[in-house]
Amino acid sequence: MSAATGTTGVEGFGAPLPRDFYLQDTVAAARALINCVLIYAGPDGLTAGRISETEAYTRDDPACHAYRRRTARNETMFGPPGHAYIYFTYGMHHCFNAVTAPEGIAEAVLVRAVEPLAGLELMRQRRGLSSKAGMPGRHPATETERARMREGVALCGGPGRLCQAFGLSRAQNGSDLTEAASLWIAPPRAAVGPPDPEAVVATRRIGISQGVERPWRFYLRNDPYISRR
DNA sequence: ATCTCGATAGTCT
DNA sequence: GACTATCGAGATC
Repeated sequence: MSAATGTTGVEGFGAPLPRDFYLQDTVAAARALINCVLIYAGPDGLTAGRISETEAYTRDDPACHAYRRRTARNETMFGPPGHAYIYFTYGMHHCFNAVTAPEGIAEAVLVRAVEPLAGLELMRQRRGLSSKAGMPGRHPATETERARMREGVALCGGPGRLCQAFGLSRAQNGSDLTEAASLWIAPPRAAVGPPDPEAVVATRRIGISQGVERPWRFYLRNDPYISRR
């Protein structure tokens, strides 16, 4: 067991979701990934977070990178399901996706935000944010909790932010998410459970100019850990 | 709270 | 040459 080292193994976050999870309908997968846990045990430490915001991209969707044709950039979307599609955009940001649909069919779920669960100090370093050491218990519990939420959003509230906080880049593009080797997605923790379908909000996707009418962005009502209201 | 804009480089027309 | 599944800063209300 290497639980104490924090570099390998399941670490109490659960075994990876099976390959079949990624073979369900991509829009359904985007909903089902809410509350699941993203874990990356990288060379300099482990970070983990509860997936709080997702978007679906399908083959017949003009906003999908693979809508036009297969290229070097979108190649992993055409590969087997359950792998990471990580791309570089805007000259400075990375975005993390989970590939869905059978091999040859290019669909994926973009993870837009997570609630930080582990490795927060590492996330602060990578994001260039200070830890604000002090913060004595003088504040009301509600105020402390609000500060925790604000920091969580600053660390991982947005696709570019979460990739920076987790240390993800094109180096991890194509990683198999169904192996607990280093980058994987586990089911929701027992104390949290899968998302209540009634509580899942569906809105327009962010930052696209085509296919804007498809309500394929998902998050939980009242969840503070999202990229935008 | 909401807006506008600049940074910065890979990808595609 | 244009566009981009973004972010952060600064202006403005």
